[in-house]
Amino acid sequence: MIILDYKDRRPIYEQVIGKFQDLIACDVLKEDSQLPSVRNLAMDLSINPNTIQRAYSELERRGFIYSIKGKGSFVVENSNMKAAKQKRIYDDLQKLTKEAKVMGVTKKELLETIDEIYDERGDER
Amino acid sequence: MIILDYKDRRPIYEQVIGKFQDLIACDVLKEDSQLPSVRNLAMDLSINPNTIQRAYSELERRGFIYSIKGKGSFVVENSNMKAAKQKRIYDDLQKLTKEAKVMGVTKKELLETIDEIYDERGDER
Amino acid sequence: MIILDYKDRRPIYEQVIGKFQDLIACDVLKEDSQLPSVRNLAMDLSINPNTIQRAYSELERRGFIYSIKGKGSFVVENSNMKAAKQKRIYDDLQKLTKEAKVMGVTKKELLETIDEIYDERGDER
Amino acid sequence: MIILDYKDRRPIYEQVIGKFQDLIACDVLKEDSQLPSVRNLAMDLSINPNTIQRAYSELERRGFIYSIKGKGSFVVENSNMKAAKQKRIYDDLQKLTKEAKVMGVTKKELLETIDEIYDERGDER
DNA sequence: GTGGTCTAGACCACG
DNA sequence: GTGGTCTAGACCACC
Repeated sequence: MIILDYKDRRPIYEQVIGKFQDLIACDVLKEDSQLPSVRNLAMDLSINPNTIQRAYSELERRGFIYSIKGKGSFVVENSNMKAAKQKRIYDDLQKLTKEAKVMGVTKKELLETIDEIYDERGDER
Repeated sequence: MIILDYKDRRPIYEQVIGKFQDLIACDVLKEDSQLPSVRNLAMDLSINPNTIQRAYSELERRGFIYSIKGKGSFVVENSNMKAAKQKRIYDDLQKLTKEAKVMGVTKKELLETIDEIYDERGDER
Repeated sequence: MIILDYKDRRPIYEQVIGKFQDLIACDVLKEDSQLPSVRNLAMDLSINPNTIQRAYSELERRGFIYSIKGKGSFVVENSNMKAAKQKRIYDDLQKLTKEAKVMGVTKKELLETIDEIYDERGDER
Repeated sequence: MIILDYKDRRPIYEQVIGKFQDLIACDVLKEDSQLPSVRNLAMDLSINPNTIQRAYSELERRGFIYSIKGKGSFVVENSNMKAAKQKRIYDDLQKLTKEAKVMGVTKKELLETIDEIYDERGDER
């Protein structure tokens, strides 16, 4: 599913990230479908699990996949599993807000950004 | 300069990130001043260099520091920092809000989360 | 005389090499004129002397400058530039041929490789 | 395992290269056996790791050893050694010939240089 | 079994 | 000497 190019000057984990982003973008990996486990993929590619882990972490940070400890990693979907995703959103927002506060971003500015998104096309939920 | 709390449930690298964010925010670490090298700090704290490396990478991603290979890691200039950091926060929040909207999280729920943080200890900025 | 761009993704020593090649090509640095000393230029640019040294070594290897121990580095005369580069090629080839001989590579095999290059597109010089 | 001679006029890294070439040639270092790590050997010899690094790089370039990031450096198998070295010679010669052609060196001149070496002491292989 | 964190230590690019 | 990437193998929390 994934082919590494050792002549490529990019680090391996970046190559892995790129490949998965493409596979997800091209809908080869459908939403909610499970990615190979960290250890399995590492074995298949004959590389270290840590390298895959790093790639998956970054893919999660970039919002392409989500990981559930003890279960696996999955492509982010638009429809179901609201609870899990909403929890992640809540956690991220909490973290982000703390940073914003420290950085002197006013609450008002945050609210404006949120309004921008929620009020697009006039539909306020 | 930094004290780790092994009873803390947060991973070590997050503690390191937090401490440095505070030191920079409180201006104890002035702009452009050099952070301890990855290896030195790891030795001081008796932890693995990789853990420090991970913390520094995240600090760089969050716009607090910048690293030059072969030279060291440095605090971002205050003048640039605020703008750089606020831009990232804005981008992240925008992305997060879009996801939230798609996921059916109400604007009200987001605002509650933000309020929680900003109203801690009664100081609203 | 030289300005570094830290936002440039190329390593510093490559930037230095490039700048000097340009200065020499544009005749801003006349033939036989002396380049700044390794230490001086390093101080001026606030970078490590090793970096300048590396750049100068490469410029010498490429036949643009020549260095005299204890005296300095100088621009190769335009008229000699060709000769200097050819001398380097001659020296390298001599060294390589000796290795080849030791390794049991036949003269015939070497000639075949050379023929390959020289006979490309049928133009034999 | 290796003893440096500071009275020797050759640079240290060349001495290191020479020693290892001998050890490998004499089969003291068996095929696929691991060389000491760059840092360890540097510590043992009380020299800078970069010097060892340089020696190892050159040994790899010459086809005596191979290095795997994060794992170590290893002696090339005897059966592969000859092929590896000949490949390097071929690659180097190809690169050199291209340069020569561009610089206006005639094929005849190259051949003369090769003849010089191969016809030394009347033994032509 | 899965992901997440951490240690120990390696080579590599750069200064 | 400094940051960056990677390997190997460990322990933990979760399911």
